[in-house]
Amino acid sequence: MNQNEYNPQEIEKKWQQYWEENNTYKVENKVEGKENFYALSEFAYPSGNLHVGHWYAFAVPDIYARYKRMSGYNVLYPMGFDSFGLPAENAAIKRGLDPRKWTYENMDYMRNQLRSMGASFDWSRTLATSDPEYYKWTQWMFIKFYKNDLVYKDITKVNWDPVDKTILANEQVINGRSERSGAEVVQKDMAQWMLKITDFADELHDDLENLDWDHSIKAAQREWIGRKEGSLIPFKIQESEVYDVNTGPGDDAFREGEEIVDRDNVVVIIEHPEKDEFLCARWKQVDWQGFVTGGIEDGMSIEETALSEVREETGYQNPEIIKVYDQSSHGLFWHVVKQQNRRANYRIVHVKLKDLEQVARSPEEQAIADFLWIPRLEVNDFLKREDMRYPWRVVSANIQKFDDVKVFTTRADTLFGATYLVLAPEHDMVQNLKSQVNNWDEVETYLKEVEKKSDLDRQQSKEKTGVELKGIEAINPATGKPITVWIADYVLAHFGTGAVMAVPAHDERDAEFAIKYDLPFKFVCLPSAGEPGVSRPLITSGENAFIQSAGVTEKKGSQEEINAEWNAMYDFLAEVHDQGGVLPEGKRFCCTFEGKVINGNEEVNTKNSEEARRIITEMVGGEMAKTYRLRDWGISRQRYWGCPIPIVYDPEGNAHSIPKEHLPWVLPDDVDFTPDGTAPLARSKELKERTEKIFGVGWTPEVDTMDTFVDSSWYFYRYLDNQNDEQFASSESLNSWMPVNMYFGGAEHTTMHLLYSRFWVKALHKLGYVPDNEPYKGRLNRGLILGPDGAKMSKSKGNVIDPDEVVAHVGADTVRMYLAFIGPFNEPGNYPWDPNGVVGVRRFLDRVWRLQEKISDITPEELQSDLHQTIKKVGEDIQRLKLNTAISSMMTFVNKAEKSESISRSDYDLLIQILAPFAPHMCEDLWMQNNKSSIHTESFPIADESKISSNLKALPVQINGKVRAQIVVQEDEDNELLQGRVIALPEIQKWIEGKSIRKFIHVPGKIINLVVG
RNA sequence: GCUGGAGUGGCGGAAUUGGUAGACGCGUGCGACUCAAAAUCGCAUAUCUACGGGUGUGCGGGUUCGAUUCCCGCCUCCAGCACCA
Repeated sequence: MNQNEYNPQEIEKKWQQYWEENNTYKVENKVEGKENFYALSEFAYPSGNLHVGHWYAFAVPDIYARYKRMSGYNVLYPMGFDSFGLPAENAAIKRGLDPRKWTYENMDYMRNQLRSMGASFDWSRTLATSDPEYYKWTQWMFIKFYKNDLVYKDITKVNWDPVDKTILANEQVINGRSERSGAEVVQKDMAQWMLKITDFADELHDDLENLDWDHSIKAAQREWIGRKEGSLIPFKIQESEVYDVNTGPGDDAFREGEEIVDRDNVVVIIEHPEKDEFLCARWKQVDWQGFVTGGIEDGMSIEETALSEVREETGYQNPEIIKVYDQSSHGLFWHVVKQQNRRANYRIVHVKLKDLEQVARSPEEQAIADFLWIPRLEVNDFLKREDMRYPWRVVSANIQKFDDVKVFTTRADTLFGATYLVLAPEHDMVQNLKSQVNNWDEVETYLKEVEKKSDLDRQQSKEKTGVELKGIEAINPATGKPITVWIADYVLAHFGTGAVMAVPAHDERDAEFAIKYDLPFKFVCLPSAGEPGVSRPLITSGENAFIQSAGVTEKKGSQEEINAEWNAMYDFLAEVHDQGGVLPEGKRFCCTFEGKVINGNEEVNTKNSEEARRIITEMVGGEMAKTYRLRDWGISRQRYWGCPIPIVYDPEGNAHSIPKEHLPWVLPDDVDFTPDGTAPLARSKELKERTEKIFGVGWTPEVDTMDTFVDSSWYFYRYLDNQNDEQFASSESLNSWMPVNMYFGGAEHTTMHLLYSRFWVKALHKLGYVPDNEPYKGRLNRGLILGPDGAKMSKSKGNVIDPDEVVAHVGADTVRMYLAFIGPFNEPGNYPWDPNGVVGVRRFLDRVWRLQEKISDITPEELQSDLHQTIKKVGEDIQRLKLNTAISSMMTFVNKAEKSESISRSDYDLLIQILAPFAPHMCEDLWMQNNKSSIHTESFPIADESKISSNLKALPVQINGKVRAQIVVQEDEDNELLQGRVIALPEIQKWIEGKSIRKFIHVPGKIINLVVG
């Protein structure tokens, strides 16, 4: 009998020392007859103090590692430090310390704290990313990537953190703010080193499939990569047909040095009353072709001038003004008759004839000009003819050929409904078109406005703005019809091709924009969502309603109301159909559902959306394509405490990687690292001298350091072979350990570290340096430990739990176990710390300790059965990381054991063996009272099924699914006999009296149910 | 809006393939020990009840002898993405 009290403060230190002295947790790369198992927890940043989160991150997975070790695996569970990074520098600035000193002192301190967890780390394999022996290999890998075209330097828009004064990766920007400092991120053009993570976008997306990760983590990564499958559609760009001006060459070419006379004119574009045709003139006397024109006389309005010119010159009597364009077209030319330079400002007036009433023209007038109707599409060609002799003709030398604008769309099936084209303000084409845009001032103003907006502004104000590029038009490749071209900042430069085809009738954003700027809607896809059986309301109400996609529409309403709305829409669509789907004034339909194509052409009408996408894409010479949200990884940081980028520049400014013999390219010491937005390394005299000494006069070093996510992208390799000077890890060690079997970490790294390191491994694999294509076979995101008040622990809220204090009070074993008990470790929830709960776990350990008093020769049969059931359950639960239920089943067993007369020594030993992964110190102490070697080198007990008594079992008896009685059933009891016994039960009799038994259901070991009626 | 996940006592949570809903722990109540308190131990603890029983796992339906679990429709919360074409 051991009368000692359980005293964790004493025994924990004792056994921690013992394990260290005996190298209990030292791991070899290979052990005969054992399979390797690599369990990894995301390593720590040396912030200087261990908090509850660290315990949750390291001590709880240690339970799993210990279980695996006891289950016969050769388990590696290493620990190291992610020791480069901003906090060191910020602390250094604040307190006037050297970041190196601060970091390394913190690591020393934290190593001791980590020891207090009683975790089974093999400290001989530790690492720190700020050690030159480590970052030598970070640099080596960077250079390998550089030489293999996976790294490039580029001037791009970067996310600039004005507080930490450095660039941030996209992944480090959350809702427009810095993930670290919380500062609003601004966009800035800067040169930075980029890693081509996008080269691996497909692999990063597809290979998730085979990983044994939680569904939600995979989903989040896929979302982040943002692969979209759709089509690339080419749109031809041309000058608009109605107002081009001539600047020469030719008789009428502008003459330098001559006086310029200004003149205001109208150009009248006369539209046919029924057909899509325009009236062009062939002026016989002066031998030129064009539109009807005329000078604006004093006192005449533009409209009056235009109408009178039409009547006089063409004889058509009933023109009406459709539109007077804001912008005049203007050109400089030599007026051949008047012998002067003219600056003609032409106001373009669009006139439509109400009918074809035409007064007879006199023979004189007939002799001046012929008028002919020309289809809209040919107007421009007509005006371009060589024999044109007037300013607004297009001279061939002056025709600018534009590249097609490629548009990415997932809805190529709606191409027939594309009524305008929108470019991102940053799109290259915008600048290329400059000379052809008539309203460049307006465009430029808009571009400046957009540039001023931060990402946050863009996100906050969703009000759509844009400017038409006047004088430019695109051709819808499906219809062949011209459409207007706009720039708008709702189109993002970095997604797809930075250009969209706008289909207001089938895209909400386009609809919003089209309403604001009065652009046409054309309905080309009948949603199948309205077909019988799939009922979802689409239409709000009323014939002029703007119908948004179903998600936005009020969904309340009876089926009748919904049907009525659908019918209204179909009726309306029939009407619209006659007009080729073009919605009349005031009718605004927008439906984003897929369905069947209408108003297209014979090839695609009635085809479903998916099929139509293929057909239309092919028809217009487009191609099926994928696009991604993921962008390349910018790793340059303008800070001191990081891994130097191993690049030097020759006197011409060309970049060269540093040869291997000069690695590690060490971080200089002589640096004032106060951040001012420029890289601190630029201020190092030593670095400058070193560079010149090695490479020659005029050579300069790269002065940015790397994002710390680079350091952590490969650290799991270094644990395998941390003393190796020749390689980052030997291939023997890589082969024996990789990939990581189970990786424990925080959910916040799902789209950062986890994605970066997957990329890193894929890149190394591609270059042949590692055997694996993926670093982590298993992954578990842990939850969050909240303060006792249910809020996130923070100093300001005063709800921070100091684990050192709790350990001093109840012991490390209790803290480990409490954290495992607090909630299911395999579900990343938020679990509030309950100080009373800790005490409850400590009570359990006290009881296990006191249970020694019951040790004698025998264990009662029933208790032994319970024990083996518990052994089975604990093993199963640890394997699926449901540590909370593993613990609760041990508690249940101990509760029973306490009520029992006795427990045998060997059965008590089984109990402490299954408890050992959870409470390693206490179990070691109890074990070593009777043994010579550590309990942690023992095997995890295997349940003895023969000892689990199951031949007698109380089963619930239900009547019509409701429990009414219990009955003890023999394992092999005959069903007929059993039925007789059940019916005979008095509690059952009263329920079946006067009723007949329709069915007798016996699920062995589970339930008996009588169906009566 | 899209994607993924979750809704169970006063609280954290359990119920592994459809089979006694609420294990285990906390809290609470009562009791034992104590002069007393703490600690410890024991008993009780979903809810209503005319004490027969009824009701209950976000809501409304369905399948089934039987549903927290499966199906349909909805609501709420959490996380990721979001003017992403």
